[in-house]
Amino acid sequence: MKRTAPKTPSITVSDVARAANVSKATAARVLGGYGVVSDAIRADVTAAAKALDYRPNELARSMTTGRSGIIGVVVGDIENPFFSLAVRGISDAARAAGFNVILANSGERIDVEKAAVRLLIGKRVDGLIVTPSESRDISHLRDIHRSGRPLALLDRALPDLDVDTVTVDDRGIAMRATRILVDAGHRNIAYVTAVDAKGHEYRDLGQIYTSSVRERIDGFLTVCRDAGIDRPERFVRLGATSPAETRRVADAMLSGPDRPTAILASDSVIALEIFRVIRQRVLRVPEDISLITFHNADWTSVTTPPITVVDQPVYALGKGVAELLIRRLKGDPRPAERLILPTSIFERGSVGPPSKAIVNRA
Amino acid sequence: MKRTAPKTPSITVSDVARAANVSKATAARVLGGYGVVSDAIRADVTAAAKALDYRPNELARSMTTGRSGIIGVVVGDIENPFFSLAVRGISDAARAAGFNVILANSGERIDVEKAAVRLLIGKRVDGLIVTPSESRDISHLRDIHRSGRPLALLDRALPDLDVDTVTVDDRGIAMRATRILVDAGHRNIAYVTAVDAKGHEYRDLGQIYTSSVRERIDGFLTVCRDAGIDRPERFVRLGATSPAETRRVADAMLSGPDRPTAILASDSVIALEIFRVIRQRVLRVPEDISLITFHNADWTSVTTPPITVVDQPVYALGKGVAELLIRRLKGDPRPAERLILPTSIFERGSVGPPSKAIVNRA
DNA sequence: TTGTTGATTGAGACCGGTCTCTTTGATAAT
DNA sequence: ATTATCAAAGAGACCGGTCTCAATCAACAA
Repeated sequence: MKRTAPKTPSITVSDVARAANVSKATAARVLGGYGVVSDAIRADVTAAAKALDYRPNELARSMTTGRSGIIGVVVGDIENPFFSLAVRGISDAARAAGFNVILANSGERIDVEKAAVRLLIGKRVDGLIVTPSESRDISHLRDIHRSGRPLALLDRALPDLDVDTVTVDDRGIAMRATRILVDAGHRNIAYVTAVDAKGHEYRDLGQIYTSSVRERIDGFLTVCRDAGIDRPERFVRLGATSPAETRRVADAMLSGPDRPTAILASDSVIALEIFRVIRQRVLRVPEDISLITFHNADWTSVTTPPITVVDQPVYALGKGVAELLIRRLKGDPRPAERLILPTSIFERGSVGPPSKAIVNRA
Repeated sequence: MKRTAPKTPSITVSDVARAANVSKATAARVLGGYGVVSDAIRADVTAAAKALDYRPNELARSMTTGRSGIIGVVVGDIENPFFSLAVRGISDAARAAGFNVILANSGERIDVEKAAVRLLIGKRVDGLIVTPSESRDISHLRDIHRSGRPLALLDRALPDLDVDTVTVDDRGIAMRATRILVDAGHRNIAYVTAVDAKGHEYRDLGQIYTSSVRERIDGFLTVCRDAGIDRPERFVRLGATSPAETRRVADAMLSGPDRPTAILASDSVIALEIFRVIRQRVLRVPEDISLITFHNADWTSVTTPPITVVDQPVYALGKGVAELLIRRLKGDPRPAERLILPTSIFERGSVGPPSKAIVNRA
């Protein structure tokens, strides 16, 4: 890289000190708000600072103090309203405690997540909040923890990592959602998730490295089996990683044999796309197909019919994890806490009995 | 503040240098990737760094270099999908150029915006992207500019501030949207915005300090007047600052006299809430009331009927402004550019002729 | 053989704060 | 009057990098 920086000369403590006819140390004391200074000198320095339009260099400050006042956050996808709401919760809690937030996107890719963590550590954030995209490779998270910087986990727990964690009871709530469908009479219920695995085909839980999703699938399968559904695994659909992919998955699912009469979507972004495909195929909800999705997104309440959703306390999830982290930042010595927030289901109009014979109207 | 920092001792260049039996300068050269070093020494240092698990202190680095590799972004409300999509555009462009993004929310409040700008400058970001919440008080933006740090404006132009700016033709597109309503026969058309003013009553354009909204209202009023609508100002509704407030505004509007037969919403968050109120009052869209909103949000395409929207190129807006800023960061000396991105309208099903007599069915 | 050149490496200043340790001077105690 | 005490201000090291400049040394030319 060339010499591009014009090196803007900014006003420093020394400049102010000189202007106020005091030592650098004294000026620093009033400017930094520490130590003791007489009122007269304080006034002088303050005046000089104002006249020169002094702006403290946070970088220099946090280099010597060792703390930056910044919390690093790594989430899967900020565009997903689930995460933006959670981030909002984090930001609010952080601001209330005088911290700032620096945000990084992992795109649910482990290598990007690692890079982001490395970067944030490099920036010397005081602590990190991560939504781990994989439970397999968590060396970078161990590193954080080991470096003495507090780490807190959001939405996804890691059994092997004993740090503050805030999640919901994904298994339990998935069971409840599935039971609603089963009770309505469904036997062909599909579970659609963005998580992918080798071969894009679901075989067993061991393939699924995103803890929340694994829990959900586990709950889903348990209830299905209890209901006597044969090999419910065949209804688990992976790889709905983008709108286009979701569309592909949904299309395959809806036109293939053994077609589901009900769908449980793992997040609202997926559900939206599935809903579009359903509409496009001129299928009716819930007469032709029932739908439940995780996350009470905006749109789910204004469709016709409105969608039955799993209403995770997303904002509280973010707020809670931030509060846990901040508590740790302030030196709380208590052992790591694993908070599991209560979750409910909003039954709206998208679930009905299975249609006897579904005609493909597309 | 107490002595809380345990002052985690991290591995520094000196530590690595000592381990590799070279000088600090040499170790720094290989670790920092600058200057010339012989292959043998490079290998030694690299090995030592790996053994010690050296992590560069980004803070110290950017303190001496003067640049942090960070772009500061201040937006009105990250939860608004308009902004999260724009931020996504910014992030993508930033990452592509090797920059990182630090995000701050202003909540559309000028004092918070000022604090955020001050903070980001303190953190020595290389440049800033701001969505100015007011055109009245822009002293803090002038300061940025004056401090030599590049500034770029997103979505809202400031006539008095000659910096890189990316917007859409708000006035023109508002005219087109309004004309669609006028052409459908509407004469009572309401414009609803989150922007507020003293008295919460619209009187004239001089009250509106958010440039994009002012432009839109201007366009709206122009078309209304051209269509011979008497005092269209009375249909401009301010203060839809939150879902609750929007609800209040919508309720007042829909139950009062001179009730609108069509509504133009200034953003999708407002439109969603208005749509809910409409539903709640068992009014039909578009038979009883027509609706157009700015921003092609997710939900607008899945309602029944789908909503006619102004489709701003939001992602491109963010990407564009980031690219402009980065160009400046790299030393481009060209004069400030004001990009106005083309915008279209997606006509869907929420506009129809005005109903003759609207009955309040609620 | 000796001076020149060029490639490497080392020494140390510097960035802009914080913070420890000294010095200074005034007041209080002896 | 002398000394202990204490608050206020000054000096300078330090954080962990970057970067300038000087020193070293081998190869090469004269």
